[in-house]
Amino acid sequence: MVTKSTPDRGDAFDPDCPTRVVLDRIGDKWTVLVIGALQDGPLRFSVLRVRVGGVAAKVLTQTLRAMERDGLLTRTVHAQVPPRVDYELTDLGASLTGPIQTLTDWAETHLSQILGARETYDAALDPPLDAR
Amino acid sequence: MVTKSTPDRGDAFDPDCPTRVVLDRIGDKWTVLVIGALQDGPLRFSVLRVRVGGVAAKVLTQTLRAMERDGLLTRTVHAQVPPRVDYELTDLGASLTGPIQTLTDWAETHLSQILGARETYDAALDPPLDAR
DNA sequence: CGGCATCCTCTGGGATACTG
DNA sequence: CAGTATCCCAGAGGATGCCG
Repeated sequence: MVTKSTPDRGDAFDPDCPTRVVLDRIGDKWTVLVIGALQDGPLRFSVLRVRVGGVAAKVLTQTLRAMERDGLLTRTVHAQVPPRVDYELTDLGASLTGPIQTLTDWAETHLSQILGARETYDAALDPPLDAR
Repeated sequence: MVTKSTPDRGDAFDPDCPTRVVLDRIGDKWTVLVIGALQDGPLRFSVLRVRVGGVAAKVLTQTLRAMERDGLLTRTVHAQVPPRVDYELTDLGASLTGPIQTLTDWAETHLSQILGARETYDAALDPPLDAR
């Protein structure tokens, strides 16, 4: 391994930092959605695609591969005439639902404050000249 | 306002969705770092810049503006000869430290599993031909 | 010192078409 | 049906330079 730089107080300029690793994953557009879709059990690719919303197949594949690589879900290929691939959360993946839920709860609870703040902020800028 | 589409079960194809709003914010490269840096009290721009790590001034400004707009922090300009601008978390911003901490804790706890999964996954692909 | 303007690069996300 | 290969675009992130 390369020389581990200063882990500091646990922050994230360093891609090796745990925070960074997780943040990169949940920061992307689809991972959280996929976890949500798989919470109730395994789903095959096509069903997942619909459940998640209009994701391009390529992008969904990318997302699933990354999650599989990180051990968040398993990919099971069934040797059938029409190929069938099932995706299922691992225990690790399922354990992420907790923290995500915490975040979601915060989001729902404070959304009005955020949107309110935006309106106030924007209102102070939109009419920069007079009209006040 | 535009017609509010189906809020569904609280998910995020819709930019209006609370989850999306928050996820977009914490997903970006610096917001979480800024919150961490400001946890112990207000800091002026230049100090913040150093604390956070090698962020480009432009990018830090962008991040701070977005956070200010969302009501996560306040921006105070002191009318001095050498300009001095202080940034401080609002109660709303401070309340985000909780959920973030939850995520950070999860990250630190499960990092080894993730990295282990990656090694296993990559090892199965790197030598695609023989050598096994 | 803080921050805006400009320019540039890199990559996440996506549409399309083709293969096993 | 699942996945790959191409091509493409927009935007985040960043380097540099100038201004109040």
